Amino acid sequence: MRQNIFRQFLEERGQRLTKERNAVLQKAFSCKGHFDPESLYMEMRKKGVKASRASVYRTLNLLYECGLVEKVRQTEHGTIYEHSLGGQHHDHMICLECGEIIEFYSERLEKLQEEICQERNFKGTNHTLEIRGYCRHCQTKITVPEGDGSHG
Amino acid sequence: MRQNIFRQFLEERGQRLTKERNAVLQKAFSCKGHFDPESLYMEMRKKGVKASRASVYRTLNLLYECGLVEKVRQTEHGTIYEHSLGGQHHDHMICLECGEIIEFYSERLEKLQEEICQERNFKGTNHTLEIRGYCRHCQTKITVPEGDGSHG
DNA sequence: ATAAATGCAAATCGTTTGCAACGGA
DNA sequence: TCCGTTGCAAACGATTTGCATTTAT
Repeated sequence: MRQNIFRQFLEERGQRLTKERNAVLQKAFSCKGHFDPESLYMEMRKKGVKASRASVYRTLNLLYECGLVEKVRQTEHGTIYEHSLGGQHHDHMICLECGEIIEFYSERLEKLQEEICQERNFKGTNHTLEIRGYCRHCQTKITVPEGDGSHG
Repeated sequence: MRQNIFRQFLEERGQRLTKERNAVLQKAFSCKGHFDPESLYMEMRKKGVKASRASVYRTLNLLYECGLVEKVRQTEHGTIYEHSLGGQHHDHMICLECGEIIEFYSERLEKLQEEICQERNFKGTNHTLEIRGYCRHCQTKITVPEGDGSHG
């Protein structure tokens, strides 16, 4: 269970699993998909869970260090996280029109990346793939700027 | 030539290719690999090229908008760019030990991504793949810290 | 002449940090 | 009790922006 993972991680470093840290942990794992520190903090406030913004940031860093959360991507407006337990590794498609983030997973893709790493003598531990473009809904909405029909 | 691309882009928007903008353009393209706004600015200063930090940022944004530079990745310490002309599209491997960034390109990978997009009805326009791990040099150096069995 | 661009410094904004008060082992 | 932790607010650092001045066209 993640609490134990976190607790053990902290103990190894002589740190404690406080209620604030636990609250952040729970909240982070309650998120279905992605989240950012600020909304996490705000939601905690809304629900009356006491933890300062500073503690949220501090705890998120700890969770990141022990691998319980991942940084999905860093935008100009901050870091987006997601928790990394139970959920299979996956990559993302991001719609440039509506901002939707679509998660996907491809075994072939994973395999291919391993091959590529081997070929280059690189020991890959993890990766992030972000495909930008237009989701099925927005493709139709778009008034294609320049003629299409066939694309390379 | 990139100057013309930039000039035309600007003209279409009723903007001008000033010497400051041109200086940033030249400097950006003089960079072999990646660069960040601050170092670009500092190097320009060092060489006596007059352009304020603000102009560097403003111009970089313009260059980004017209596709002459790409954002390679956003770190906690800022945005890393690279110019995108002449150079084929490529992805990156990042060594967690020494920080080296290795560029690579795989036709198979590109193809596979297209397939994945088609399968999901997503119209991909571009992507970023970042494989993190250890480069050939650092693999050997690593004294596996507390390497215990499980890793994600 | 006119509209755009510049430089500067102040403003933003996400995130971190110093410090005094606090609290669990 | 002893440290680690918290919350606050100030500090930070990258980037943006308001504005008066400068500069192309």
